[in-house]
Amino acid sequence: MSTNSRMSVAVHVLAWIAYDRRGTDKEVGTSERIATSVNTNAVVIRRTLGQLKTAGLVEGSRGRSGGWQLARDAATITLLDVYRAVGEGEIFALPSAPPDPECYVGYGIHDVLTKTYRDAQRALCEELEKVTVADVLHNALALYITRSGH
Amino acid sequence: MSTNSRMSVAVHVLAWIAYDRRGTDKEVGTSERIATSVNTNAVVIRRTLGQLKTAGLVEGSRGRSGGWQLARDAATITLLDVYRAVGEGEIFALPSAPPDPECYVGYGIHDVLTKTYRDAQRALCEELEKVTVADVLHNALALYITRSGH
DNA sequence: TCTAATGTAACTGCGACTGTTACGTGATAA
DNA sequence: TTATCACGTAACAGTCGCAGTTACATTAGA
Repeated sequence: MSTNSRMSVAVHVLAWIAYDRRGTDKEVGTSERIATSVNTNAVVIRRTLGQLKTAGLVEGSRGRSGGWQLARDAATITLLDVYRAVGEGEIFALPSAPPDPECYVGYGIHDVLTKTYRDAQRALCEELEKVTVADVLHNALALYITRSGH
Repeated sequence: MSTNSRMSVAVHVLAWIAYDRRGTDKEVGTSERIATSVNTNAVVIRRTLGQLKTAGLVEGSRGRSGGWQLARDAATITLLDVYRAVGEGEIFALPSAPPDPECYVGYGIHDVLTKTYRDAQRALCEELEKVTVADVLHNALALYITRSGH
C-alpha cells in the first residue's frame, strides 16, 4: 500500500508542542524547531500545522516570537481527531472505471464494497479514538527515560 | 490517502468466480471474461489472480479451456484472507527519515506510533474477517434483483 | 524599522499503480 | 500432430500523490 506519513508527522508535531518546555531556551515552538525533531523540512511541518490549525487543534501566531500552541489540552486530542484533521480518506479505493452493469456481479458490487469498507474503517477509527496525544507523549517520554539512560 | 484498488478488484474477481454459471455459455472463468465485468485489462486481472493463487484462494489451469476456480468454498474465504493475499501492508506509514534521537519526543515516537497503528489495524482486520466472499456475492446479487428489475 | 516567523506558490524527484503491448509457455480440442 | 486458447510475465508509458526544496510575500513583535 502506498500510504503517506502525514499522520505520523502530525502526531509527532502535536506531541512535540505538548511537551512542556517552560524554562528551557526552546520555549517557543516554531516550525523550524519542530522540523529538526521530525527530521524534515520546515515547510512540510507548516503544511501539516495548517491542517491542524484548520481543524482547531493548534493555534499559530505570526511575526517575531511567533510559534505554535495547542488549542486544547493534549489529553483531549485523540488520534482520530488527528486522522480527520490531516484529511486521511478512505483506506480502500474502488477502481476508477465502474464495473459492467450488465453483469450480475458487477451491477451491485461497488455498493456492497463501499458498505463493507465503511464498517471496517469505523472499527479503525474507534481504535484511534482511544489514544490521545497526551498518551503518545507520555509513552514516548517513558521510552526515552528507560532506554537512553538519560 | 492514495490507496490502490487491488482489494476491490480481488473481491470482485472472487465473487465473479464464485457465481455459479453452470448451464450458461460462460461457464469457464477466464481472465478475459472477468476483465469485462471488472472493466479493466485482462493482464490486471491475471496479476491479481496470481496473488490469489499464491495465497491458495484460487486455482488456475492453463491451456485451451483453461480458466479459474475457487480453491475453497466462497463461504470460507473472508475479506481478511483477500486483504492479506493482495499484500496490503500498513495503513499508516512512518516518515522515511528517522526522527531526531536527541529529542525527548523524537527518541521514542516511532515505536509508540508503530504499536498504536498495530492496534488500529488489528481492529480493521477483525472487521474484514466477518465478511466472506459468499456474503459479498449474495448482497451484490440481491441488489441486482431488487434494483434492476431483472 | 529591523528581525523572525508564518503562509503559500512553484518546481523537482521519486515511487506506486494502472493500463497496455508483446511474447513465451503450457494444455487441450480437433 | 497441430492449431488454438489461456495463463505468466516482462517491459514500458502515463498519471498521480507525496516529500522535499527554494523563494518570496505577509505579518507582528522587539
